[in-house]
Amino acid sequence: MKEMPSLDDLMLFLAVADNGGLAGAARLTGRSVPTLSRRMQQLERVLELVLFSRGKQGYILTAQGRVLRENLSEFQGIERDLRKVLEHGPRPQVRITAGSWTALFLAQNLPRFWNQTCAWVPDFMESTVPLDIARRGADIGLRNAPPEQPWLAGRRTRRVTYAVYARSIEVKGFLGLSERVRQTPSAKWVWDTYREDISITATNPRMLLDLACAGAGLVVLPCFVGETVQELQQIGERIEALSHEEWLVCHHEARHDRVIRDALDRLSELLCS
Amino acid sequence: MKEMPSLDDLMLFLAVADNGGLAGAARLTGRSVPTLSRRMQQLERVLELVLFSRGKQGYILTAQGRVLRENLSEFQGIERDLRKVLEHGPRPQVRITAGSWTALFLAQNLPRFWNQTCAWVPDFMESTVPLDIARRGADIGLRNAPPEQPWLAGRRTRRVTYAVYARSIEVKGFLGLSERVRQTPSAKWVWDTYREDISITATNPRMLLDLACAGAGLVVLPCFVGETVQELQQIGERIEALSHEEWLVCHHEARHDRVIRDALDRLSELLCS
DNA sequence: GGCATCTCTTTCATTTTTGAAAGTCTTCTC
DNA sequence: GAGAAGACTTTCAAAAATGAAAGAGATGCC
Repeated sequence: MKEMPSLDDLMLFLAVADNGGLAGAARLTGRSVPTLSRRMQQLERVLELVLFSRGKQGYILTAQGRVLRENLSEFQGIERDLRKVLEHGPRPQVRITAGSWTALFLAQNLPRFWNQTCAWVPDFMESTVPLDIARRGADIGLRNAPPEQPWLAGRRTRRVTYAVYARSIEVKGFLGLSERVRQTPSAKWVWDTYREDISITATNPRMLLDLACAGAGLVVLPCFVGETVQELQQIGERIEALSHEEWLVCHHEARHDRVIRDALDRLSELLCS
Repeated sequence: MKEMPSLDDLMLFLAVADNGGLAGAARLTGRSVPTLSRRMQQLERVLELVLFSRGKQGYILTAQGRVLRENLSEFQGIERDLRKVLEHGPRPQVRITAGSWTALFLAQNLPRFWNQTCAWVPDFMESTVPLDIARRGADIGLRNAPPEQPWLAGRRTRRVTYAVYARSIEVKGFLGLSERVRQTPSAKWVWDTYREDISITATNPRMLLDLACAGAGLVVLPCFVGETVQELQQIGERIEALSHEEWLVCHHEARHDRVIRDALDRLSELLCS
């Protein structure tokens, strides 16, 4: 055997073999009898085997043909499997990256932008560098600034403001991120502003929130987070220096993807409300 | 999804998806870039899905495209499996039917007409009505007469003669086939000729031989069987009334099957020697 | 900024594939 | 035994698929 036969020709072979002739197979496959005749001849030429004996009573498998037929049995179910996959396959995932606080907000407000009837399923990804979207490792990102790269499309959503929160006004000492993970503007600002007051640190922003709830210290949070936490109360004014817009970012091409467009619209509606 | 996509198109889809573009896939599949471009468009049209976002940087899977790619993973191995099957698949079987005695003869003389280097494997089938070959339920038959149907080809081989055999000349009483299975000329002849002497009967011809070897009675056997059984000796003359030619029969079309032709030639050589 | 290179699409002449119709042969039916 | 019905193949004109070349846009390198 020099080259691979066409998979389509093999499917036709199965039809012919199982129907004992071209006529039945033609009806079954929607192709014409002459076409099947030629395709079977071609298949035999490619495989360098004689698959049928062509009596005037019809096509009958040769010994070699029977072997091929036998080996293709499992192959036969493929068409049905494929149909099932295409009709009832899992919903496409839309990969969403966000910072810790926005991710928390999305988690808590999931029903407001997604439900079981959606044609897609969210896949929340660990937020890392902006390259994620540019390199198509993610579909949608939530950022604190518009994208710089021209091939990324940005949509401005809500304005995010920050404030200091604590379990009570008696609480003293700030909670801060460990040095290695101190990369966000708010984390840097806390460090720069309250360095002397920072006692406990953690490597995970979510941990800071849990600590604050336990009364372990003061924490700087976006208001959209702080306001929803029962255990915490806002301490002092909002921090204007940290205020920023929130941006919904995706690859320019991806906006034409029906599924991603829907996810974008729903996220946008949530964040702008 | 209205209609099934071509399996070939799906293979091309896998190539494009995994290479992140048409150029690489073209190199891999041997088709030209424009062809792949059109086939992917057609696939999307048939599936009614948008599988790729076509940026100027290349083809990138959409959310829907990723789902299809995922579901086709197992499908991917098929090409390799198929190649293996086609190259190292089992040898074709040649289905041979014969009467009990001839079957026994073939079994005992297997090395004389078949060995591991043959391109085919014998499949000895229970001998039933002549329709077996006409309806292609078997490939080669050994018969005691030339075929009557014009679409069966016959080849005369050896002349078969019969005689009475027993463990010793002292043995009395004939062994015969039970009435229901008494269909062969020799079985009928024994019944007609020695009815009064028949004591033990069996439904299986092979059983008669075993009984005779045990000294249970006289049995009528083809000489080609009787002569090879150590325990038995010929009693009296050959029975001319039962003498007949042995015919190698196959479907007329099947003679053009390379594999069956080889089997025919080898059997013929054995039976004519 | 400019030039080379990469991507995919479009165009177009050529090749291939297709199916209706006609042809051939066999089998079935009366 | 003639006619009808069935099988497959051949013929041939129309339709579809193909790939080289050209076009268009993005990227990368210097």
